Amino acid sequence: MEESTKRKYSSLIHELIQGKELAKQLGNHLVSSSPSPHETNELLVDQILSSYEKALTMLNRGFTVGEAKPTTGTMMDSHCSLTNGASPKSEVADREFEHKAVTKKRKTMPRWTEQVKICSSTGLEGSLDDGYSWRKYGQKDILGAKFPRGYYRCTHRNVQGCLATKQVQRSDEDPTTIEVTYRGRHTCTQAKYLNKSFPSNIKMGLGENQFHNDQNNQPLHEKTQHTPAGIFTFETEGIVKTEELEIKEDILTWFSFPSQSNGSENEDNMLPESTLENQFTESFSPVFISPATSESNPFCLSACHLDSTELLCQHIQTSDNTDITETVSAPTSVTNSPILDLDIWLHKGDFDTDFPFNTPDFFSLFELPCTST
DNA sequence: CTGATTTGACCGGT
DNA sequence: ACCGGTCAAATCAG
Repeated sequence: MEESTKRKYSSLIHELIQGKELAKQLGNHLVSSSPSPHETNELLVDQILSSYEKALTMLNRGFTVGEAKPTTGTMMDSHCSLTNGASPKSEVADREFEHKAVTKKRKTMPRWTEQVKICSSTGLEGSLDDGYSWRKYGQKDILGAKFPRGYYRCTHRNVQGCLATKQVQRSDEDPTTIEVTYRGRHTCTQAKYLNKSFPSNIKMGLGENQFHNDQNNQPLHEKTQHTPAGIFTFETEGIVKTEELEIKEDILTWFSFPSQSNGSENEDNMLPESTLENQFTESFSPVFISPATSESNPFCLSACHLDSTELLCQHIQTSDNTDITETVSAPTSVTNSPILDLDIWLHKGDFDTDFPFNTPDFFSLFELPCTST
């Protein structure tokens, strides 16, 4: 008990240090004679915001955030098995162990379902694009279900070890409704976001209690689907969760954390990146950030909480991970106004030129209420 | 040629 | 034994 509190505390410290380091880094970029690309700076900003947000979140919630008991543990386990491979008895044994760890990990992964209504009756569930690229790895007829269930996993699974998966099944009652069950969160970097959904100037909406969606595979409500190779295009009539969201912490995986690489870190902070990340990603309630019109007006974003009831039909299946429920239902200040117009962010200061780090404005961003529009 | 999909086999949990 | 989930060889598509 004492120990875990200590760990959480050091996580908090770590976040703050990280934020500081990142801010420093950004500062260097800004004054540097060799100008770094805008995107880099923006990503840094996002990371900074993310760090502080996490820290605040932890404070606000009395450290409950990083507590995803089973998930954190299993994540670490699996990563140990993957990276350290402690004692290489035999490759087979290793693989077995790894497999078990992964299986265990999957079991404890957060899981939630969404019901997506599609306009086009020709829409094949598999191509439902939620902003991530998925690869189908199986299909199964499910007992009592009219339609087979499709199994998808993150395309970058092999390369980046992203274990996010989803199951897609057409509803029995209403064939135009597709039930998508997500499992696990993306730990990968989806280039798509770099190129498309992360137009410059996009800023994350951070409510005071908002947990951004760390690489959550919250589906994006998209006008056009751009699934692999653009198999086809159709409109989603209404996603349950109408908001398109964005995965802020994808950004976090794009860069290594400076503070992690410097040897002076507290041991508790010397977590592998993914572990550190998962500490949050596994337990955070996702936030949906949505470009209102992803392409035409990338600056008009909105964010909302997954937790709230406003997200029609959206429900979380916690399965065996009760933390999710807890986390999801916890946020208070935002529940009444899940939509956060990120235009606010843009008006708060010109991120491109003069980011107001030392102005009250900057810090007030953390307290941004979710102003419904 | 490379990467995605299909589909029967396999595996683990109940 | 059954069922849901995953694997992997064969096949397809760009």
